[in-house]
Formats: sequence, structure tokens, C-alpha cells
Amino acid sequence: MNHRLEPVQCTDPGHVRVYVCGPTVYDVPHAGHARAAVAFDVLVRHLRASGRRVTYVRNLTDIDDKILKRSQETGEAPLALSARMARVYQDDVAAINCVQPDHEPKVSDHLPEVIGLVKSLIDHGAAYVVGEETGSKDVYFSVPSFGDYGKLSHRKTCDLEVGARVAENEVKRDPCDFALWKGATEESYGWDSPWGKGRPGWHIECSAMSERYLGYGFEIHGGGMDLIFPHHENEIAQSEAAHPGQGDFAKLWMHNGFVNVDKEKMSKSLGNFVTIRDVLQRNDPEAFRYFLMTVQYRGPITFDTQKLEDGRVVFPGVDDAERRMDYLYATLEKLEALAGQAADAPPAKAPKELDAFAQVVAGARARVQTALDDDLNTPVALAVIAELAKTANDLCDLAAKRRKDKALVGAAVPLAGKALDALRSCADVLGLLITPREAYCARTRDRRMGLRGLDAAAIDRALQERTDARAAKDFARGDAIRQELLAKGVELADTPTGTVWKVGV
RNA sequence: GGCCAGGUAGCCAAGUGGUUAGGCAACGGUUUGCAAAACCGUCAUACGCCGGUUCGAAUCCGGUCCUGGCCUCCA
Repeated sequence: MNHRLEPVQCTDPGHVRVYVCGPTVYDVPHAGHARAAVAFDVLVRHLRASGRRVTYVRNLTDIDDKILKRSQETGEAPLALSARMARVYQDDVAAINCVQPDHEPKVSDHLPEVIGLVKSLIDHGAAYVVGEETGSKDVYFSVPSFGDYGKLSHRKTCDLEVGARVAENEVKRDPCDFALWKGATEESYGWDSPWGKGRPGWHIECSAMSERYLGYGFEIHGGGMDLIFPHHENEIAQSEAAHPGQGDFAKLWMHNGFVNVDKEKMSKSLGNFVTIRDVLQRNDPEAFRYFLMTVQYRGPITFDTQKLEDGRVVFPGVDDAERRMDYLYATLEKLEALAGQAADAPPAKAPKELDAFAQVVAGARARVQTALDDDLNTPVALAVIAELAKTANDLCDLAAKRRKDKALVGAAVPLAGKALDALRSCADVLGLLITPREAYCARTRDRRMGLRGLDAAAIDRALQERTDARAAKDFARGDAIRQELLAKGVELADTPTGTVWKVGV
């Protein structure tokens, strides 16, 4: 309300009730939906990691004008369309490692709650019925009846843009009033109610369903910034008008910023959207999450696309994030190797040169915690992880370089184990590094090979030829093969145990 | 027109009164048959502009310019 950060005051200490406005399911979700899902996923993960019990509710709007419109265009029944798209949404956000909400209510399953709330609002004198004569009755919320209207969005009224809105609705008592119940205009699309056949207005579902699953006056309400007005303002009006004298509808509001393309908001109407599926076809789910977390959730994030010379369309920001994920998984591998190494028992007094490493390792998780406590500052959390990973690599390099120094290695091995735990723990709260390393490597390699049209057998043949050439000291031939493969995106690395290869992002 | 966000080094992005954010790119090193990866160093006394407060301001105050969002469905 006051645009400041405040500690969450829980009614029941230790239990945080979270309600997030999910999507209207009439089409496949895009990167903007992914951002909202990931932002609140991090919130829930962080609260749980902090020892709080969380009840997480994210609704699906499956009754809506857009669904009806799309349905009329395609011939698919409205509820069939929304049910199908709801599953797509659930699959897609699950694919980017978002935890399953405790409840994922749909309006179509909560008509009794909606109707009950509308009745209650009429009883409280906050809503009125129109169209008694015609048979198609609507119910409107009376905005002037609610004195606090506009406290979230800082609007005194619904302030009409000069000349922007035409076609005044004749039946509304005040231009700001909004529909709680819309009388049916389509024979096939309506539910029975005390006001005849019809359907709920958009805003009422969140008031009804949040109360159903969380009760009145829950801790955190989230959603996209575009929902502040009118959606959330109207939710407040409805819920508080039905609960006079019972305090705030929600104690804290969190709104995520947009995903922008060319400095403009990504949206269906502008046609500049990239679906979650588009992204996952090109990039790893964890890379997409990492990308979405490089900016604090409230700010705008730029999602750019770039067309390569070979015709491939890539997402440079997500590619960059994927390289970071490769780095983190590679760090994990090195740490596992060092931690699992046989070594002498650590010396009684750890070598001083490891002090700085130990300090970074010991402090990392708490620093991530502090960053997330500060309004989910994921960029700072990622910075901590970056420092930890760098330190870990440094440790691995040092241990390898000084492998004959038994005291050093003896101390480095258990420290590597601690670094491994710290790295996993820091990443886990962000929903990163949660894939077994081998599985991550396999799936990214397979996907990149597919995108580049590469064939593993052909690569292995080229590799063998290069190995033979090098054995014969024909380095020129060997380097030529390296260059040929590199041009195709295959990167070679000669290790003491042989040549390994990976496919670049 | 009203309301709300932002403008930080080549790029992305933290930081809200004094103490190294971090990443990417580039360049120079360590290492390597050559590379890659990894690490070190440089780029970085940067904070839209003008004025004010202060011992001290990217940070507070006033003004101003620019960008975006909401005011119609929107994550």
C-alpha cells in the first residue's frame, strides 16, 4: 500500500498464506507468464527454506470473454479449450521447475463460492442488480460505496483518460462500477444463479477463491504489475466490503515486472511474444530460470531475439544464462571429483592459504538468504553463487597444482565437500542445479546436437582421426579437424585421460 | 491528462549517505604441442541533467529531460 518493504506480519507466525493471480487460459503461456511463475516460485521456495510453512494458491481463470471469443473462432467448447490450455500452462511452468501450488483453483469449480460472495455484497449494500425487466440480469459492485477505493493503485476514482473511453454503460450507476456477475448473452455459456443464467465477472473469482483456500486477511498476494489496476483494486474493494471492520484483505502485495521485447511489454495483443515452449526448444529449463532471475522481479527484463547467419533464431540472454549453467554444472563436477578423492586425514591446522576459500564457502548460504530476504534480490543471490563457484574452481585448481602437498590436499578434500553442499544449497532455493549432473549434460548435449543437426557417430569418427593424427605428430591435421568441428559448434578439450567434446550453446 | 516504475562503466545488472557487487564482451597473463576449460589482472574513482542539504550524495530534497507501464483484456 505504501510502496515500501515491510516484514511480513503473519497472523499465525510461521505460516505464510500466498495467493498469486495465475493466467487466463485461452492460449499457450509465454515468457511473461514464466517470469511471474518463477518470481513467486522463488518466493515460496525461499519462505519454505526459511522454515516457514507456506500455503501457496495460484488460480487459473477458465471462464472469461477471451476464452469465449477464441472458442467461437475455433469451434472448441469454451471449457474444453480452457481445460486444455490449463494443462499446457501447468506442464510448462512445471517444466521450468516451478513447485506445484498447494491449490490451483479454477473459477468453473467455484461458482457456489462466487455466488455466495456476490450475495453477501448485495446484502452489505455494496452491490446492486440491474436489468430486472429484461431477464438478463447483471450485478455490479458500487465503487462509491467503498470509501477506500484506490488505495493500492493510488487512484481516487477510476480516472477516465480524457476522451479515451466511450460507450458509457447506461445501466451502471457510476462509471467506475464493475461487474460481479454478467447475465448470459450466449445460450451455451452460463451458470445458474439467483440472477438468472450468467457468469462471474473477472475480479470476483480471486476474492472468492482466496477466501475459500486461505481465509480472509492472508499474508501475501501476488501477480503481474498490469493487475494492480483494476484487478487487484477491485479484489480489495469486493473482499473488504464483504468483511467490514476485519482489516486488510491481504497484508502484503507483490507485483512482478514485465518481460520486454524491444523496450515494449511482451503481450499477446502486440504479437511480440515468445512462448515458454519456444524457449525450451532452444534452451535448457534451468537456463531460462537463471535468465529470469538475473533481474530483480519488480524491474523490467529484456528478452531479445536474434537471427543468426545460418537462419537459426536464438535468445542471446538465455544463451548467456545457459553458459552460466554449464559453468555451474562443470564446477559441480570438479568439486565432486575433488571431494571424492582419497587423501590423508586433514591436518590439525588447516593451511592458511585455504582460509579465504573456507570463509567464502561458510558464508555463502547465509548471504543468499539475506539477499532473498531483501525483496527477493535474485541478482545478488546469483552473484553470491558466482563467487562461490569461482572460489570452488580456484580450490580445485590449487589442489590439482599442489597434488603432492599432502597437508594441503588433506584439507582441500573435505573443504570441497563443504563447497559442494554450499553450492547445491544456494542454488536449490532458486530452483537451480536440481538436475543430476549427468542428466543435465546429456539433455543439453542432445538438444544442442539436434538444433545443429549433428551426429554423434560422425563426431566420434572425426575425433578418432584427430587422435591418430596427433599420435603421428601430425598436429596440423589434428588442429584442422579441431577447427572443422568447432565451426559446427563442437568444442574439443584434450585432457590427460583423452579428448572430450561438448556442443556449444 | 491522472497514477506508477525506471535511467549506474562497451553491454546486462546489484547497490539507497562514507568501506570490492556480480556477470558478459574485449585485452594482457598462468596453464596448454596448439587449444579449450579454469584461475589472475586490466577495462571501473560509472551513476540522465541542473540546483540544494551534508564534513561527505549514485544514494536525501527540489526542479527538469528521457524511456516504459497502467488508466480497455493482460503475468
